Amino acid sequence: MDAPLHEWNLEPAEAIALQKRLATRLELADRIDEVAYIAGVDIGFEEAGEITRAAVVLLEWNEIKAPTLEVVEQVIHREPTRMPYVPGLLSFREIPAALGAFAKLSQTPQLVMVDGQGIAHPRKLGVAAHLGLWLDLPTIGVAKSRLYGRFEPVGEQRGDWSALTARGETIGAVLRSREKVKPIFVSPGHRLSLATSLDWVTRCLGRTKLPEPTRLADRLASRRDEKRRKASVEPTRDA
DNA sequence: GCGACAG
DNA sequence: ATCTTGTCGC
Repeated sequence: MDAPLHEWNLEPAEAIALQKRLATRLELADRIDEVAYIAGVDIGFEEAGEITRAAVVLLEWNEIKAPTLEVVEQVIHREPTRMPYVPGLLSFREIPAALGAFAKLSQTPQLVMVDGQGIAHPRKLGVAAHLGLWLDLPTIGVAKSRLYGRFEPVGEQRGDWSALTARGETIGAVLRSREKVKPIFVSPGHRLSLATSLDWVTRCLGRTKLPEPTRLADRLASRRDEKRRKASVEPTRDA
């Protein structure tokens, strides 16, 4: 599951060339198995950015008796940070750690939701698309802000969305996942169409802005989570 | 040449 | 992303 170093420690120009090559291998038509497990992935940083912390949350999908999502596994993987953040090259900074976390998972999900862009990227290879190719699994990019593409204002109702376009084609959707809250950016990563991607994100939506897989992974990857779990076991003076 | 710019 | 407390609003 480990990736050869030469695949990640690249100079910007080389990374860009690789992205263009990999993008041609993306599948944007649905090729997905029956979904039993959905994974959420996100990356956080510790020690002033010296350590990269990848988090993966595995949820069980239940179509029957009211769509339910239950957390069945959570894994965290830490390793030294290898690249700085460069807009457009995010995957080279985050994927190595994400793969380390996936290696610790005891079950393989049929669908993966990633915090970041899918094909809504200058070279169609956002972190979700890149990870999808590496895992050979269907992936969806769920970003909190825009990286690439143009769009018209989104409706105010939950579920409303507008196309994210670039170079004359639709590369994603700006979705109002919750009323009165800034919309999220959904784009296919690998092995999925935009329609199916939107479908799954919508189905995984709770009462919050982010879909459950990404929301939980986001929480687990953040340092806020340390304080969170610590507070639950630390003695409280008013207890 | 001047901005924009996931996390 | 991360540094950080209280606070305004549904």
